[in-house]
Amino acid sequence: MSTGPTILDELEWRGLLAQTTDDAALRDHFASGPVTVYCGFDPTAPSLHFGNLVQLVVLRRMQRAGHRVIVLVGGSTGQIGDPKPTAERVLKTKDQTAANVARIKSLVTPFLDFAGDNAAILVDNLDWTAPLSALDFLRDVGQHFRVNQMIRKESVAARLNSEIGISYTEFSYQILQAMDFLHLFRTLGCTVQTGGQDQWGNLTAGVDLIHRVEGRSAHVITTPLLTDEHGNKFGKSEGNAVWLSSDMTSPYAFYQYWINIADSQVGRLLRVFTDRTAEEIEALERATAETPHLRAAQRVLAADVTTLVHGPTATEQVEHASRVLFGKGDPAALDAGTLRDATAELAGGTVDPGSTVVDALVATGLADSRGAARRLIGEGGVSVNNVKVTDVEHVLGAGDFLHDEVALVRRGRKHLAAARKAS
RNA sequence: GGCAGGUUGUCCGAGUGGCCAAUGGAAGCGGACUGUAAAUCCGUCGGCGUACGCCUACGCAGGUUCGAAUCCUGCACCUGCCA
Repeated sequence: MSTGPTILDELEWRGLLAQTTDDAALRDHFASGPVTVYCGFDPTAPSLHFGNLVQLVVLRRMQRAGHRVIVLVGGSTGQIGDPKPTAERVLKTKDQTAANVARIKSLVTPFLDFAGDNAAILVDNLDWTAPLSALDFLRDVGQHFRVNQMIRKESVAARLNSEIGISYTEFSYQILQAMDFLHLFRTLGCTVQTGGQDQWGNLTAGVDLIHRVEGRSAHVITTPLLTDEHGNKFGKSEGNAVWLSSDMTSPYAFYQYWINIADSQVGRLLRVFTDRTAEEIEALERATAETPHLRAAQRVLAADVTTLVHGPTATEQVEHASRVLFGKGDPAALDAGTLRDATAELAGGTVDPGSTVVDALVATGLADSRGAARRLIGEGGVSVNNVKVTDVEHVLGAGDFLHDEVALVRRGRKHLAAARKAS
């Protein structure tokens, strides 16, 4: 048995360990040699989000520690959907699910090494679920599940006790996921499944199935649900999810999300998401305490995570844009090239010369409606090229379009957009 | 299949014929203070119009009425109990 720090120790100090099926057994298991681990991602959306990112970094750390990782994309489970506490899911069409599967596969790829002698494996559970007939499912799989136990799972129990109830479809979800674990156990020797804490019931369903059918033990590791000091889940920006796909959340918006993380939370997130050492992170935490206005920790966090998801080139671009746009200088002083680069990432819209600021706010998406735009101006929350606008009727003149191209429209302190002059 | 209850704005949740674009809370958004942070205080929070105003909205479709989120009918969905 090895004595050095294991992957479990690392997950622990990084705050990525919520619960395991059996701590001691799991430690022995990991110490005994490379382990095969899997985590599933359901294609319920066209992209992955913050919560999935947590799982991806767990797999990444696993692989780096020398273990074999399997990424499962839920072509079948995604057609069902795990029971959400608040509502029955609206089922996606099979086409939608298939399209999402394709997108998610490509999103996952950069996080892991799919080549070499410890290559990660990508599987789709539709491959072994689709051929199964309903009758075989009920006879061969269903017989191993006790409804008494199934209804005690928290996700199911919560729904049974609510007035929403639960459909048979979602009730069955845990069986599908258990089948996945069993299948991977049999075909690839997979013995560990990871997932979010809220997935505990679904994950352990697989452990139970393996035990019952194969008489062997398998393990589950869950990560804590990351919430901020108010108990809100991370990964929401303006009520919208922070996605990993650049066409759903631009790299600029992604970077901005991380740079705005509260001081009290930045250390935790550095541990979870970056490869920084404990010493580096502690130094950054000291920096936050001593010189908070420099936001050193947030800058590192934003840069590291953006690089992880979008690559170093994108990070350089959004860092540069952020420096320019949030700098104190007069944007009119910027040269045309710098300005163009900086605004390229921003939300934008085109406006005709002679349009009002209200038009520009709506066109750029900074305001949802003209009424909202007017209200914002009335509240003193709008500026053009860093000059506050007080007149609702203010017309964008030729001088407002820097280099005859673009006007920098700002809502509040940190929401910027580029109003490009229509030609 | 029967009976009972429910479906309100982003969410929770009031509202039982006019004073309702709809009480209240939360979230969101803006301002002040700051550091693109937190806390706090203030403001705001369906759409169009500068505005008297108009339009859309209280599950869906009809109806009664001068007038309906509020009453009636049908439908859909949800919950519970019974078969």
